[in-house]
Amino acid sequence: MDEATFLKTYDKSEFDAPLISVDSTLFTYHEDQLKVLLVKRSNHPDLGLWGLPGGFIDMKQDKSIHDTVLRKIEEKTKVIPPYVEQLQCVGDANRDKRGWSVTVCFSALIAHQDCEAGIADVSDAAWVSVETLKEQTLAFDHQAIITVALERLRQKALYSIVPAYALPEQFTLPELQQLHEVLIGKTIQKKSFRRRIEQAELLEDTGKKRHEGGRPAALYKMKESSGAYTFVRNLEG
Amino acid sequence: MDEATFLKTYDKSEFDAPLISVDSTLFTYHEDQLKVLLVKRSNHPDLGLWGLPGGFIDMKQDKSIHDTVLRKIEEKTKVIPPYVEQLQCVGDANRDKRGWSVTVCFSALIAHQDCEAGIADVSDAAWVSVETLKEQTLAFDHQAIITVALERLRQKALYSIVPAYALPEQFTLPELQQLHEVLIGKTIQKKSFRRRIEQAELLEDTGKKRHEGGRPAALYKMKESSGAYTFVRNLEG
DNA sequence: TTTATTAGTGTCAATACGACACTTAAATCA
DNA sequence: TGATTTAAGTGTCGTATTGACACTAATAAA
Repeated sequence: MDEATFLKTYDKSEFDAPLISVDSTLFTYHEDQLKVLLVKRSNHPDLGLWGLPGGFIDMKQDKSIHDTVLRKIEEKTKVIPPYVEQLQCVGDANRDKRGWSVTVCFSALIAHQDCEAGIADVSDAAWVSVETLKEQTLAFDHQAIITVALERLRQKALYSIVPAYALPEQFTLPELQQLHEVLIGKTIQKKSFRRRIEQAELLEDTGKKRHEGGRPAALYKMKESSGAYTFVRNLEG
Repeated sequence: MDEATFLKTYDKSEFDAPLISVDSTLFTYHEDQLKVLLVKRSNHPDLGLWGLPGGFIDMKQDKSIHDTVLRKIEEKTKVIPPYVEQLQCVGDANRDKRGWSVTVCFSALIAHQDCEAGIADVSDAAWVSVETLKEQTLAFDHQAIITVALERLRQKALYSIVPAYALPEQFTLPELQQLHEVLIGKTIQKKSFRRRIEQAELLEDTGKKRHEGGRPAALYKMKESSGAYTFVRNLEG
């Protein structure tokens, strides 16, 4: 049999396949806290529990998994985050009560102000501080997925400025440093932090200043592809 | 309807789902070359082309995706590699002619001698040098997957000694350095390479020596969890 | 015994971070 | 107006780690 004939007669519904979904850990930084977007499940199983935004691949709408993720995030927030990264894939016989299930997990970052409007009015979506979250019971294995996402983001805070995508487009260096400090869980030397960012030329000075308390802080924005930059040396973990 | 009733009446075969498979890029180091295990496809589509070892999840045999990967690798090599890491998940409507398809990709390392017996006699599996491989046409998007796996391994060569899992259990430091140099694509300062490994206490001296040419080289083996160690500073990329 | 070959070390310069005191620019208040 | 407070941003030295490269060490072969 040649390939064309094979494909014509191939019926994949003959094969029993696992459920396959995507789940996104969407982070933001607001009020000095790292927060994750949770949604309340409106269907069985785990109905009523809070969990990560996600869902099944729609083979008609989605040309790729990436499409699925963006679609699912947009459904909840009305916007597309500036940073989306594939995290890991989890799949086994027991993680979902419906049966063998695989989920492709993503980590994403967005400025709080950029999606505030999208979720403010809905009672089934909420930003939850990662501290609060620890004591909550979440749907499926979403607690474990968030732990992995958080650990990955923590690592990135040590050797990149990827966390900046959780801030508004324009931000100050003290803001970015605070975010990194929250992630790393300890203070960073101001000088070290600024020095490396300056040397790598990762940020662009907008010329604007933010006045708040003492001396005004310069407002910066990310340069193109600064998110991909990695320092050769880590900050102290 | 409560959850128990929901689950009882839930029939997942009602939902059309993508094909889902796993694929592994199994690396080894042999004759001063980095090589990848390829297998010749014995089924449509892409019958006769070389591709990565992998296949569909068997929900009866496999309790998790990890089980699937190990099972598929063992089928081809008769052994389980000492290092297996999940790489990324690729899924879209066009990568497989049979339809919407998702594959979970893994990267694995093994000593050439440890699986030589398993694949020597079969004509449908072969170690191919990554250099040779560049000009080959592989099944599906396997060429692209290998590129990603290789890039990831290159990065690891800069900040870890993970590549050591592509060597026999006992190896010399010059051997490991050569492997890293092949990966990074440039020479490494002998002193720098040795110093950092010694300082981090990643290797155990077996007391044995390997004689070959000049002065005998000390034989080392990995310590428990040395694979998880990351240096705070990268070697020059 | 000399030479070639490969393993392994000593040492200094360069680089980047940590620590911390210092200066600068604004707001507030006397 | 000038002193005080607050937060931003800089100067500088010490320390740790890599790069460079010459040196010593151990073995085989001539």
